[in-house]
Amino acid sequence: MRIFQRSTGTENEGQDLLRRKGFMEWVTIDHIGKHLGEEVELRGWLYNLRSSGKIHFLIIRDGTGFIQTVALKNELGEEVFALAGQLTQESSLVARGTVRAEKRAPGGYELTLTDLRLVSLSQDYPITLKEHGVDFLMDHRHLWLRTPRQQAIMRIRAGIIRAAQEYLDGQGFIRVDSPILTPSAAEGTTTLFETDYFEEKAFLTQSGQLYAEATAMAFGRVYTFGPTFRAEKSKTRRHLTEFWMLEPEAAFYDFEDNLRLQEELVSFVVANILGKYTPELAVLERDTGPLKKVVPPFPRLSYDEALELLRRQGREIPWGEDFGAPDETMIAEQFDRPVFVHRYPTKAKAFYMKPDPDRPEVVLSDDLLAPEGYGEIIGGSQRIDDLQLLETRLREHHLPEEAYRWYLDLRRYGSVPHSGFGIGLERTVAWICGLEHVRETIPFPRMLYRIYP
RNA sequence: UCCUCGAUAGCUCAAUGGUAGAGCAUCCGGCUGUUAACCGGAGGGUUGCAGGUUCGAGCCCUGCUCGGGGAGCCA
Repeated sequence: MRIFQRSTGTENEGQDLLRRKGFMEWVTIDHIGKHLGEEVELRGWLYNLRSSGKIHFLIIRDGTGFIQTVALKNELGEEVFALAGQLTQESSLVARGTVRAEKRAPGGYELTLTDLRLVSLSQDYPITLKEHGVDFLMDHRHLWLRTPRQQAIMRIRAGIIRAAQEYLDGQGFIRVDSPILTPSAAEGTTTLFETDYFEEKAFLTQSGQLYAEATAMAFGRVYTFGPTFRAEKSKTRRHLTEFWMLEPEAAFYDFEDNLRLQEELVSFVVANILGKYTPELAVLERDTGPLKKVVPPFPRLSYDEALELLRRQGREIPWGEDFGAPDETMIAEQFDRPVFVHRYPTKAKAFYMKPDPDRPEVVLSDDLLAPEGYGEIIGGSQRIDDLQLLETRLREHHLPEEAYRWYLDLRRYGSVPHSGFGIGLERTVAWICGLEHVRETIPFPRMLYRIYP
């Protein structure tokens, strides 16, 4: 039998080649500190211009940061100095200048301009430095992304994705993605976006989980990461119709293993962001105090205990009913870190969740509720590994067995106990960044009645 | 789908049922250390749409359209 063997390649060969050939001869603002006293070239856009007549201050951004530059007539000459004074917001430009440390400049560094070239003049840029309303900003999302606040959020979003993958990869997980076009509903409960697939019906996935279960049986520990779609008419600060979900799935992980993986993943990500994104968190004016408390173990509350907690707060919920958003907020408020609510009533949950062997009326499921009112960021469970029980559940949920034939195969050919969960990226970003609304956590949000730009 | 709030200049907002204004942006002028710079001047309006009440409607009433955030559902 032949099995494959991995070999390690050389890193960054391509990048070194590019540098040797003389590419990247300009400098990016994030590395400006390495060039103190040198004359460098920047390529970017004008963020703002302030002038006192004989001296102009040009704030330039290049995507990696913002820096103040100074235009003086005796350095630039009459013509270029005049050009500097006529630049408009978001005009693209190439600037040369000498890097100085400067306490009076935002950012600590400043460039004394020695040359300036206009690439393209921007006219009547709509987003000013003053306040704007939500509707206006959403209609100009393609430009809104240029502002410091949105850049901070997108950087942290990228950091969260990277940290999460770094953690999972370190635990022996491999990214194996699930399809986005699917033939049937994963859970058959929520509304799906329907599309025409060569005269057949197809749906945009609402979860990659079922496929992740298949790949977990192939690779052991996997995660799928991609967009998911819900055609729900939800209009709240926590909902998007298109959002990204990271879904780890692991063979031989039981319920306890699953909870541990969740709290360690979340803690790793938060610590990573706190360590690497201090400037971005500062731009967002995020109070990092609550984030510093996010370390394992997270408090765990059974559904029954949560029900009792709510009852003491004056909320009477009959056993078997799921919690609403205000209930979750009430529960999360009692703790200073994310809290697990586990073992929900079987009837309220998805068909594939494994019943607790000691109490079949509840399933081995969990929700992770983020603190500070951010609500549910994770839903997970141990999955049913018994073929007969899974078949029964499909029937109880009126799901077509034919569509799930491949899924049942996973229990037919070497079934093992396995668990997994889905973590909603945008809600996680909103929580870590301390945002009011998930619409700012994704470059181009898709929401109820909003698909432009 | 339901509940609730809103729509006035390019933007953010004012305007007791009685001549629609301000700040920013734009254009012109001034200023060598500005920090959403500042100072002076100019242009800029079918008050979301349709009807109604009234001597008179941005304002009151009805319907519609669009949007905000909340419920349900979920990450």
